[in-house]
Amino acid sequence: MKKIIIIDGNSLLFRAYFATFNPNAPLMRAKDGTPTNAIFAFSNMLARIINGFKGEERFLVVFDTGKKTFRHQELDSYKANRKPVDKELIEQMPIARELLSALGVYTYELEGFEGDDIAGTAAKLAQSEGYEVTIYTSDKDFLQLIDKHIKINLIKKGLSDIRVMDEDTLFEEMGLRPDQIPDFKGLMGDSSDNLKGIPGIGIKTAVKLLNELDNLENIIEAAKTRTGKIYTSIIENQESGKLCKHLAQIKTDLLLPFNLEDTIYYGFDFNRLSEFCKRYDLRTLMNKIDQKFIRTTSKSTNIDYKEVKSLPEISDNIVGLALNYDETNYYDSSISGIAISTLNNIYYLSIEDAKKDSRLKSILESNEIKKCCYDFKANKVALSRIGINLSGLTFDLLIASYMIDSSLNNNIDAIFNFFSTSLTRQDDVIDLFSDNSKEIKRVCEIAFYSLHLKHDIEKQISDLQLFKLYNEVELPLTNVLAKMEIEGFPLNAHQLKEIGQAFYDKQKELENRIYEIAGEKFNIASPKQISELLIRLGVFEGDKKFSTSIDVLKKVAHKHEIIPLILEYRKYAKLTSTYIDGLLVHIYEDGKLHPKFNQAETTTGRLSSSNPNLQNISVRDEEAKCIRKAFYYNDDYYILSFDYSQVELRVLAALSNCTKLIDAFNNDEDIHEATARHVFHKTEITSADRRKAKAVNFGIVYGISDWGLSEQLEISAFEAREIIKSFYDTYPEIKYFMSNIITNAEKDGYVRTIFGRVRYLREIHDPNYQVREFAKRAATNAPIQGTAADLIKMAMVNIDKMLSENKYETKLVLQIHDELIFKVPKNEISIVSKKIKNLMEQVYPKLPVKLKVDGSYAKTWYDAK
DNA sequence: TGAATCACG
DNA sequence: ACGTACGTGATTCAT
Repeated sequence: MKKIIIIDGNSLLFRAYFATFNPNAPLMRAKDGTPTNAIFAFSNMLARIINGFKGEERFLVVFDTGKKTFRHQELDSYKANRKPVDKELIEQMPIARELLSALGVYTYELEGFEGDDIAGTAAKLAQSEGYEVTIYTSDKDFLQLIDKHIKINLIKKGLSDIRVMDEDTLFEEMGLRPDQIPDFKGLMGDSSDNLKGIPGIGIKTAVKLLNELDNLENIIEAAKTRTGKIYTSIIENQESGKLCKHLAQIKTDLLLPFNLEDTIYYGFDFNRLSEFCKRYDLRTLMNKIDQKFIRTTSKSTNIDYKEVKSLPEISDNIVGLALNYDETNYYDSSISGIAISTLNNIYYLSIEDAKKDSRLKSILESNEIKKCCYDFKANKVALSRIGINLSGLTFDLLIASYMIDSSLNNNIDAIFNFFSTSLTRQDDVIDLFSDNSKEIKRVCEIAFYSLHLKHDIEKQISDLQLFKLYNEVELPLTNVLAKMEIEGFPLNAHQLKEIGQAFYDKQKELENRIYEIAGEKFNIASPKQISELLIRLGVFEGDKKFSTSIDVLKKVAHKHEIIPLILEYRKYAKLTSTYIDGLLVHIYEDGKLHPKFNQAETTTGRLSSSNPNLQNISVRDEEAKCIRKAFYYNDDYYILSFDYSQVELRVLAALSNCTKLIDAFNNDEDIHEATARHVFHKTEITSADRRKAKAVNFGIVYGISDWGLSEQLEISAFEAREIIKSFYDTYPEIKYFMSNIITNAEKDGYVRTIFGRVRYLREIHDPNYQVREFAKRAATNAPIQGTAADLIKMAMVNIDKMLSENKYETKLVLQIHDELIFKVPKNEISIVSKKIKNLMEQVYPKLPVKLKVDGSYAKTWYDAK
């Protein structure tokens, strides 16, 4: 069945405005100050609707013109008591029309009438032509339009909260037919439209009368023969009632100057929407709307590339580069072709031809011919598998976009979109039955635009004062990480299986004991079934689902002997699945893992690791830590591990310029003990005091709450509150820093690390309290975590440089946030250790607090700690 | 595909 | 009165 969607534009804009309006916070605005909150929420809604389109739906948005309508002519006081609309909302009305135009959505408004009348006319017309009609509005008057093939999607406060109303649901809810809605309003009046209706009649009476007598006219007629206060009022106010009914009636007989066929949605113009988003600083819309609705692509329509057997001579000293390969698993994916773009030409070589082309190889390996790409690291790692050492990075689109906004989706299509450039879509590429010309075109586009976007994007990075961090830390780091990924980290499969066997045995034994105690077999890995079991055993009371997470179970562990067994079972299940089986599948023929280090993933600037994640190998639990015994080199090498001691707390001390904390660090004091002394006003510190102080020190970095601390330490919220108060009294600069950073985040919408790295916190103005509070904690944490990440990244770049300049065989192999792991030939261990430690500690001597590095080396990772 | 859980800093 | 510590990735269950 043909479909048409009709949107009541004014009504949704109102909702959008108030859904994102918070009287205690500044309104969301574009850079030039134009308010954009309603547009933001409105566009999200539209994107959701459009993303649901299957074929060529008819799509119409109607508006009021804002001028007087026929209803004003019939009643002077119509809507006269409405309080004036906020000027910030009025300002956004024309922008909403711009948005719809950029989205390619058909809109209509007509002087003298309201949007309702256009919608009503279009809906009835569409139904008569055999359409299924859906109207989005938050105005209940629209309910009168409900019909066999017309339903109303009533938008509630939340905007995403939609109630679908049809004949049945309307009757269930109000006890009325759609056509009785105007009669109902005639009786009730409508204070928002300044219609008084018939005084003395409320919802119940109105419905009762209509159920009995069907319509207003019958009711008036009947009132003449009846007695009672209500009927007297009906007679006295019958003209008012009739007028109200008439005004509430939505017109369905306007003459519309368009056909329904004119409203077919054909998608949006990429350039126009992209420019719109830029102009109003709406960063996320391009990512939210499904790219399949792009009508015309922008810059990538006329890419002219040549498929060649060998590369012609190239005089350029800068090129764009892209590989045809599987981006998600580039370490072992095979490359099917290579695209090289100069300023004026794009060449594509199949991999067979590329491998034979010595000119290509020398270009790729040259440090003088600069490379622009999307994800240089992936390119370098993939090319290393065919014996090419990619060098000469000068521009990386992935890293650049991460610098500009670390919260962006880091997938290639989203990033190209963000920079107003659209690629031939991946979906089109995966088609077994078509030739691979689209695939080749896409790769050529990536090469071409990587080169051509460089100038503009570097300018954006400079404008954000991020060029130094980008160019001197992130770009060189890309090269370092590529080398780490290529090098890998050894894991002895045999050894690991042996360690794992013990875990399997224990897991099995626990499983049996649990079944025995429970008296039945069930899935211990299912939280739902565990929750049900514990209810059955009387541990939990009630019938809802309970969390069975470790903290919850620990608290109730004494209530039943099965609980400790479940916890123990979980430990071994985790070890076997994630750390034995999970790691084994990642071991390559060289006996190594080749984890991916994601450089454009976290919002704070940290790295992450995946396939496998080597940043979360067990260490806290002694038994689980034994897994680390399986990580080792042959007898010629040591594993060397260095970690920054208390970096985040040191960074906090530096950021806040907290003298007491800085002094404690610079005097090499035990920092938790020092905090305990100050906070608890004692000279003799017990281990319990130190433990509490340690939890506070950690908690502060995360944006502590009394509740959180009390949970962590299992103390009362009151005691936690006292401790926090005392902490802030001890270190007043930290308190000042925290409130200051939040104020900045509220003012600017972002926070920065010492080195300028930006983290946006748009949620800091969110109307939802929880979301807002979360943003505040993130705002205080991001500069701390981010600065620590900046520091270790700088150290990594410096260390890599030192190692290669001295031609040491030592290699950096892992980074675990505040820790670096190296493969070190035995003969280099003493000199290299000294140099690395020094480079780490001296990475940024300007910092007012000194950095301390601990570490050790051994044969296995287990012992190097 | 998302929620729950748990490993790390 | 409200819900509640920051940043990740992998596995499993359940929809």
